[in-house]
Amino acid sequence: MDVFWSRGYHATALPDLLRATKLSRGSLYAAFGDKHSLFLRALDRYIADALTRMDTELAPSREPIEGLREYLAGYVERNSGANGRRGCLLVATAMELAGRDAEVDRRVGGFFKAMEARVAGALSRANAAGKLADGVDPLSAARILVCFVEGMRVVGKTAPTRIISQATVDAFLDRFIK
Amino acid sequence: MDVFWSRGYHATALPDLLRATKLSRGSLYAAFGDKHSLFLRALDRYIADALTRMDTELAPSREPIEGLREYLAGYVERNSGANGRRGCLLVATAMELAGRDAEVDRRVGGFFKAMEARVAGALSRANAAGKLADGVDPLSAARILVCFVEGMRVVGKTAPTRIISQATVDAFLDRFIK
DNA sequence: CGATATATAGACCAATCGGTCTATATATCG
DNA sequence: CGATATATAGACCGATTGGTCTATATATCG
Repeated sequence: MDVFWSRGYHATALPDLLRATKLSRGSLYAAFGDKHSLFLRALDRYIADALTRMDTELAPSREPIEGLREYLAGYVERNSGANGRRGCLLVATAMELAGRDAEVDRRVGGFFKAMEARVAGALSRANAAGKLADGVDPLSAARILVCFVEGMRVVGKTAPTRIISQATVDAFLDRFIK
Repeated sequence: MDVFWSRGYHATALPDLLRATKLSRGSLYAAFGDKHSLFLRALDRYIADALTRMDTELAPSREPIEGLREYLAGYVERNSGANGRRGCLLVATAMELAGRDAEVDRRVGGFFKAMEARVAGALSRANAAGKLADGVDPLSAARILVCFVEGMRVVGKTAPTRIISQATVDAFLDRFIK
């Protein structure tokens, strides 16, 4: 997963994968079939990791605004310094392969939907608790937030400073909560 | 430019470029040097187009909120249907090459800075006219907006429906203006 | 121990990559 | 017209791509 994450699909060559997996050529093909299948596996793991992380951060048992704060703090962390420059496998994959690879389309589209649903859930709970600013619709706010954080991953590729990122997500959240 | 836009840098092969430019191999290399130089040219043109468009949409002579509305409407348009699936050369380039290509780094970083400055200018003028919601800081709002629109370009690769995009940018703007 | 199954290294393959070069055609112009 | 400059098509180059295959080494196990 790491090597696809760092380099992208096309730019990752077989030797890179052999080095990363410490497998021989034959073993790798016996285990995973081909490069494309291996990539889909890596993507699936990346997605699963992201969703389970969200599930704990935005768990219904928690105070929703606090959960959102932590969720956004995670993005700040992943967006700073070397982490930021490394980028996001999902965003990179969306830009590189979406629209040309049906398997990728399904996974990327599904992830964004799942993410939006989780954020919308947290926002709805915040709304029920009267914590949202007046006139905020949880669902459209969730769509906005998804775009915002994925955009951070793009901009963070070239301007990864933690202080500004943190201030930006704080300012963002302030627009939506009481 | 179009072929890099549609396929990305690595995925664009020489034959693609020959077909797109209607040049022979020799002529292309005589005119542009190599693939990398040609790509940088295409990227420069893409950036220049985007900035001049912003300069007219967000011109100081115009009513700033109206300008921002038109600016965001442009993203809705570019994000819908086939346009959306095609994506954004800048975002794709940022994810594919930033951090591995110094020339690209400069251009992408410079573009985001330039974009942020233009949006911040429009927001400042709106603020001076008393049109911004209470507590909105033009600069950090500009940073948020840049992330938001670039994130739209990412999410739009898989979910390009115009109605939702328009509703989302409307809801977004509503959070920042009076 | 010897027999068998498994994993290894790496030779090998056709296809394609970016890039160069030459021989031919096509303009241009005195 | 003939001479010259330019652009063309496409052969060609070494390197690298994803993928296969075989010969060898290493376990496993009766």
